[in-house]
Amino acid sequence: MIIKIDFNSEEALYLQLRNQIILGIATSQYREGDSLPSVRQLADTIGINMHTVNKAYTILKQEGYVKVDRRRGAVIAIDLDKMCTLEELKEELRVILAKSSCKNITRDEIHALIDEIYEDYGGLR
Amino acid sequence: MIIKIDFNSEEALYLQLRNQIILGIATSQYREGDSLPSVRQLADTIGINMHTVNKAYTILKQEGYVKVDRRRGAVIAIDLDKMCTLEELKEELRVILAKSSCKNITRDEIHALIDEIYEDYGGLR
DNA sequence: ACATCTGTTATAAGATTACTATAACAGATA
DNA sequence: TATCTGTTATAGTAATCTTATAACAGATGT
Repeated sequence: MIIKIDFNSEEALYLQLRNQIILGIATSQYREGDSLPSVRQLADTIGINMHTVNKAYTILKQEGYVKVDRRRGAVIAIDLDKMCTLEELKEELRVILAKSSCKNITRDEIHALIDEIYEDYGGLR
Repeated sequence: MIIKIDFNSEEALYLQLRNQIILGIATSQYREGDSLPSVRQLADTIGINMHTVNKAYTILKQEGYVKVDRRRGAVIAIDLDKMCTLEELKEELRVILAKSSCKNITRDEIHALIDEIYEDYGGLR
């Protein structure tokens, strides 16, 4: 899978990495049971430090997206219990909707935008 | 307006403050032309440093939510040109939807969640 | 004129975080 | 045995967050 890192972004590298991998899982580019590249290999590919990749993998584990197997490295394994709650998602959405409404974007336009994203990805998993 | 700051949150104080104020604008608790409390006053109320409030006001200005008037302090004034683009909003939504879909939350449930937020607020502005 | 209120700026210091670097360890694989 | 995994330790640099003290210029009300 292609991982795009923006070195000019204000977002921390390990968070960009985490988000890209979550997007990869959601779009079925990574499937349950697939292995992620090893920390050293991915670090080398992207051109960043091993520990930065390890940090991304570690929070992906904490957040319930992967399990780590000593043999196979980080393996995609969704653990619904560890994932963020609906209430946390709602809190994130609240801020986005507030920004949108200040920008005079209507509720209907938001719904349309959501559908657009789903269709961009040809349907998420 | 009541501003809730979570000192245990990992989110920076000035960002919590910014988000709260944007929520305040979206829910019409602040209206175009209203003044925000002065940096010193709000800092005192919340119990944080003046500069932290100033930082929040400064980015609210950069992002097009307030103008700063030497006489009246920070005044709510939406500048659509300065606000984040639709594409940036979409990017933020993408990650949230990816997380949701990993959590087996359906597209319909997301639409319902959006409506729920709109109704919580009795309709945003 | 005077005191008082605004935001703004400068400087500094402490704490935390982000990222890199080097190195070592234990377990699994071939 | 050599090589691959993640993990841990230690260390250093850089950046960010927060606080602190202080001063300045413009506007306000007395």
